[in-house]
Amino acid sequence: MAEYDFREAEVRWQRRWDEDGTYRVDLDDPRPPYYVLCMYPYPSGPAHQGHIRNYTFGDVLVRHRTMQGHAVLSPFGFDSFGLPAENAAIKGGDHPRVYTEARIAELTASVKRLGAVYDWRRELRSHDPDYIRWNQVIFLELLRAGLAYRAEAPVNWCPGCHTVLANEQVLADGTCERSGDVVERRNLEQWFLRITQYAEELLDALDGLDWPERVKTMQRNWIGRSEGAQFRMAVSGRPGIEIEVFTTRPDTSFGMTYAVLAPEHPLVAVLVTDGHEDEVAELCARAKQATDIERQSSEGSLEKRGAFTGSYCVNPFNDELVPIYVADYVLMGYGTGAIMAVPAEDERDFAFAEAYGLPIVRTVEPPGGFTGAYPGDGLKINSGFLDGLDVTAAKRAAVEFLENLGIGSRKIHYRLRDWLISRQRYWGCPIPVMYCSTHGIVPVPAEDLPVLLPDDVEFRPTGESPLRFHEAFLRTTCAICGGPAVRETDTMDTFVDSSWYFLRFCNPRDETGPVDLGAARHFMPVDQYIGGITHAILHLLYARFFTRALADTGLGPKEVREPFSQLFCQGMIRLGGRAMSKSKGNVVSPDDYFAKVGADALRLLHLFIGPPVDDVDWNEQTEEILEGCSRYLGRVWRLATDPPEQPVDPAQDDTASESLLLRRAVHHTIARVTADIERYAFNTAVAACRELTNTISRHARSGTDRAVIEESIDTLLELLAPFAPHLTAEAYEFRHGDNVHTRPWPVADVRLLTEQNVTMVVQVNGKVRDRIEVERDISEQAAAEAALASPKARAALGGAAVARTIAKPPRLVNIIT
RNA sequence: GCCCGGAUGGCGGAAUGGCAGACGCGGCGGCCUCAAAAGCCGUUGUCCGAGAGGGCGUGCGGGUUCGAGUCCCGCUCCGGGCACCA
Repeated sequence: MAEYDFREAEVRWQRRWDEDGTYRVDLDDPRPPYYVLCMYPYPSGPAHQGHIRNYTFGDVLVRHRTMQGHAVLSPFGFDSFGLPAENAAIKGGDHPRVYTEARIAELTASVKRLGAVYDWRRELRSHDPDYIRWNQVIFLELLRAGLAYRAEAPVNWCPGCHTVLANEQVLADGTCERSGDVVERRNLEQWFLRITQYAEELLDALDGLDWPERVKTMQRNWIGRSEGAQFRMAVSGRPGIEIEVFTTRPDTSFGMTYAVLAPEHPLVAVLVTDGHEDEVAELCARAKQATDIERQSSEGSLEKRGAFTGSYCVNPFNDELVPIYVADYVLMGYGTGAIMAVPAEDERDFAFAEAYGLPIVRTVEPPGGFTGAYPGDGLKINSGFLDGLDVTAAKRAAVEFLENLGIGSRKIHYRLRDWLISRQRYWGCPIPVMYCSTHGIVPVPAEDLPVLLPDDVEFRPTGESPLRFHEAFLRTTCAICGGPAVRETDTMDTFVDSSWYFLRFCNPRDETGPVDLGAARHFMPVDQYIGGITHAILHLLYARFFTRALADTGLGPKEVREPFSQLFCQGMIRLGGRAMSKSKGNVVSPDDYFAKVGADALRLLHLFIGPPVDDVDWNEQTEEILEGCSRYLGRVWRLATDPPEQPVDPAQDDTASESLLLRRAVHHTIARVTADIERYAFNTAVAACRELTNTISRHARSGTDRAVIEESIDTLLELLAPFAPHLTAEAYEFRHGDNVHTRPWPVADVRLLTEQNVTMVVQVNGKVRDRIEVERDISEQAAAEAALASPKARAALGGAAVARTIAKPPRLVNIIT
């Protein structure tokens, strides 16, 4: 047989997989459905190694599950709205659509060269008019359901670019990634989605997900549930005016020595008294203009900035007056924007109290020698009716007290904020509303959808959205009164697009709604979702929210509330110690490797180089390992198509026992590879295949029964098929004229997994001294006797008396002196 | 600061509390060849030893156990996430 020509064979097999329908599935497929999905990519050009790694893992699962008899849904699409395309246009390049579609073509080509199989009939792109239409239908439904709303919010504004930036575009030093200008906070009218309505459910449901613990922890922190009490306090001498505070430590209320309002709190202006205006105004002004970065910097947490309003409120627990301060360490966006300050039990309050000379009253006695805030448990002191209770009991009693007074209650707050989806950008899905001077916000009627982006636009070097200057787009008529109206020029955050595409994939050409309920019921949830850890919070949280919002509005199946049953996050590729990414310009293009060693070798590299969850450092050794993978595939090819000459006259006795040994090795390998794929240990699965290859080669050179060798080679090709799909397909076809990818996945014969004789380790005082062959079902006593009979063990004992033996047959016996 | 991960040969990495280093990369030796490439075979933790063999070895210090890379306690270093959220 000729040498394997991967250049020719890979192209041929890829065309065949595209045409033969093996990886197309439909609703009437009798096989059980299984949904494998890799996070759909932003099309940035030809695939980089991170994509290759992601799609290789996904493809292994698709092919493996297909061989196991599932109807595997494996769709592919593009997250094709986004900033780089628009930035390219601003720099004088092509129109974002032209640019994006060129990048999609490039990425599609590399994905196909990898030999990853998809049901391409289902391809979708978020910039397609069809997807835009359903995106807009969803938005309007969320608006109708009260889950979308418009409100004023502080945003990141870049004065150089004349636009709002996404958080990701603001660098760590608070400057714009593109212009380098210092980003400002501005209050603008923005669209929000009410994700906070689902905070509790999003948090609670995490427990039942088969996701990496790390990701679940990050989501829990992000949602940030905190349980406490909320209550109102009267302001001294100001009847009718109260401040409301939230605390997680109502048990410490007797230690309240002051109260604090956030600078943005509406009562600040009301409560400030003569002589305090200037100081308070200055503080508020400074807080307002400070960037988030400045306000939250670690240095800022040490020097707390505040001012006294001149007013006092009444602590309802002991009727004492406490001064009301304004301080920038209290945030308007959390809780009530006002706190009771207990310096003795809160570090931040402690720092502020020290800086401003405020009293500190402990309500829990800290351990001896302890100075500073003590947030730990202990019995209450200085706390009136709470004295002597522990923290938990005191919390309960304090809430009860507030409830009896009718001024407060138990309350749960979440750190999670509503999702701001407005982007002052062109290349995104238009928000389908208009503004009428008489009717205000008017949704675009369903029959007028989609609202598409006009193509004839001018990209300004300032970065201002071209939609704001496009008269034909801007001017419209009110859907209610027919009077003049202007369209919303903001577009949606691209995370909106990616929050439901996995539902659309179930039937992407459905004309009746965004999600085909029947198809979604059939395929959802995604059984196996694969992507980078970078999306641990945003995308994965938004998708969970959307799935619920669609279920509740009837746009999605109501029983599908979680989108992804199992999540796998693969490690990053690093080059020179940094994440490999196109924006950092440190990429190693897979295209060169496709040409040099072929797709199968590159796939094998990613599978074999280490645990899939771990990061990979791309260096000289990586290339050498790739060479090794390429060599290995050559060995498999030769073994399968041109096996070595055997000795002419093998001894019959040997042949029988050698055959059994080989068959045992084959079935052990089947068991290992199957289990390893299921636990994402692709590196050890490949290692097991390589071990088997070595074993078969050894047998092939000796006199082992030819039929057993051939059978072993077939199984090896089947086990390798998900990893190296082209070469195994070619070899299998050569051998049998059959398609390895439609073969059933091999099943290990348990009778061959349990061996009659095993090697038992003999230890003396925990050190291995001998290895002896024993029967698998040897008794404890017989094992111990065999161990004591070992000459090597006896030598190690050197005549010392045996105190006892620990026998764990048939693996090990430990002799203790 | 808080919360997670991690640390094993020269390197990437294997090891349900039971043979540490599977499988590779690199190195070394050999076969093939006029020669080279490719390919094939062998060897490769470390120290002592001619050898047989033995000592030591999973970041550091303790502990549990007949037995610890694995479990527990206390550190060191590295990586990541969160970071005034009351």
